[in-house]
Amino acid sequence: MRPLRPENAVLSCNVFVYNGLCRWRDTFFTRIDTKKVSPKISPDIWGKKGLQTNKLTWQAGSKNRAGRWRKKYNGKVYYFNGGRGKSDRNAYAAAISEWNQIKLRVDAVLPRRHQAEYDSLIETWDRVLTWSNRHGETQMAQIAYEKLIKLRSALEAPVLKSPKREDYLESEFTVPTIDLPENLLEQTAKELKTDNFVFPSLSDSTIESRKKYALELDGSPQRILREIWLDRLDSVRKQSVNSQDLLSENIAEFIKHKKQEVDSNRLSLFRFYTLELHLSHFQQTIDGNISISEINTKLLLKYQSVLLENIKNGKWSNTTARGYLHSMKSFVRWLWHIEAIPNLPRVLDGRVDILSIRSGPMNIIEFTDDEIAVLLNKSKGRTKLFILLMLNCGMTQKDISDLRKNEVDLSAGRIIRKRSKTSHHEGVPTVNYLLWPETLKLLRKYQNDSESERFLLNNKGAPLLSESINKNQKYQKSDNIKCVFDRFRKKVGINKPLKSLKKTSASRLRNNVSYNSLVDLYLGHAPQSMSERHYATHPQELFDSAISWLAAEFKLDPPIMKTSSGKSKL
DNA sequence: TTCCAGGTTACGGAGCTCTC
DNA sequence: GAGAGCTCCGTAACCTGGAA
Repeated sequence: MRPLRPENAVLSCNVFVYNGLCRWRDTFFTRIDTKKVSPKISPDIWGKKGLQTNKLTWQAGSKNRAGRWRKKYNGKVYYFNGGRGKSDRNAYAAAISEWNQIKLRVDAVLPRRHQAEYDSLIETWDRVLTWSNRHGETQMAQIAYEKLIKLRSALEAPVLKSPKREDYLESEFTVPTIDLPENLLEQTAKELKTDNFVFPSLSDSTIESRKKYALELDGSPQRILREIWLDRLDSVRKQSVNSQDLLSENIAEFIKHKKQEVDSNRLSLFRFYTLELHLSHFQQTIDGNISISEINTKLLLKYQSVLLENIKNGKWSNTTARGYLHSMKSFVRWLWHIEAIPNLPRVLDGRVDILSIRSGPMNIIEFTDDEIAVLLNKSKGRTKLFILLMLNCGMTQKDISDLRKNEVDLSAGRIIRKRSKTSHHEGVPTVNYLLWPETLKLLRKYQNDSESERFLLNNKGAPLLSESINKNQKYQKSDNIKCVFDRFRKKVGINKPLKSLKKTSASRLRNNVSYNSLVDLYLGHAPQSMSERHYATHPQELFDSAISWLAAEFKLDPPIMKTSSGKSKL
């Protein structure tokens, strides 16, 4: 039999020969389906802006009836007390509060539109990810991972839009749709008649029967691939993992363990938050539904390659990817320590340098003389104090916020303390900073008179920098000093970060042959060499002299230093 | 001395809130 | 309504101690 190739069809659609029969891919039927089930996004019930802000509509009163606030939601109208009128803020606030409570109740009872579709899609792509990870299908794993991120992100939107065609697994196996002539079937049948071929009549068929018929005939690579994947997903569903062995369960257990460390002050809140963030990424990338028994070198290297890909794409720096890798390694080691896994993957052996990401080059930014002059001449009040403390004492926001009353000696003009960040380390020095006259003057002016141990507080009497876990169990922090400096630097047109102030002072000392040995002391770092660690004492007079020299470098008045006999000298 | 593990703090952009 | 101010949160940078 010679190939059956209608000329006008072979170039424009998917007619091909399979097992000696003329086959049609389901493209034609797909087009019919597309028309019937429109992927159009459902209309927003009451507008994006309204939904986001929960604003209410004022309904004016008439005759003896007072005005009131109104909200229409999911087709139902709710009314709230209007108080003394539209300008009654208290009544509006009460109405908003009441509406929020009603909305919570309504939303809890009514599932969101399209929620079920999203749940099903996420479940499907989850299984695709599981299968792909288990069998080394990196390309499909990447697709599944990206689909999951997209779908989960869409779920967080206030209004859930209808999933798109490409969100479905089937879209991966569908041949692109093309335009076919209206009378294609008739034309083809006519041409085939010349070869005594009887084309089946579809005139009385339905869309469903055509689709079924097409599927029965369809032996296309796409169809075969789709069937293979449906089989694979089915096998994933059948392989049930004991919940105690699930990766997700063990990560949750690890996080719980770390939370206990936070509660007992053995771990900072932010470190806890970081671990949670990193392991959540690990779980989503690798798939939380695998068993921890499947954690092996190959799997860990696969995760590393995802991180390296993020560096390559410019999405992350080496430092960030390195942090994610370290958190994952820490978790796997913990699994081994608690004997949840019998063996530690060999790449986690300290002598092996395979599973690691190195930090990138450091980017040191310093202020120029002109910029320092602008900062010091145009700033005033608290802003100037913060800038001076950073230049004078190499402080960061955290150091300024943590500065205690017993660490400041106003009469001697000194701050004597360990850096906040490293204060719990034994090797870190307690540094005695001589204060410049301007720094001292502003410290006196802004010192906190309340009972709080902190020397400086914000306008509300709270710490200048704070961190906490909010009611939604989310980590949050507030940094007044950064905010103050950001506003100021925008005003004066300087675009360098706050920490560069400290770096600028350190750099000036490093470039001075008389003082370059004092840089670590100025920064409050632990001595690095053996001789510094064990034999040397802090050369206080030399250090005072260095701090005075720094004042001159920045065109500031030098401090008055007192000699050992108590006499003052410049 | 170098590198890694485990940890802390700073930066910056997006989006929300407040104020005029 | 516009702009200033503030909050949130993920990324980047940096630090110490210890092992090899």
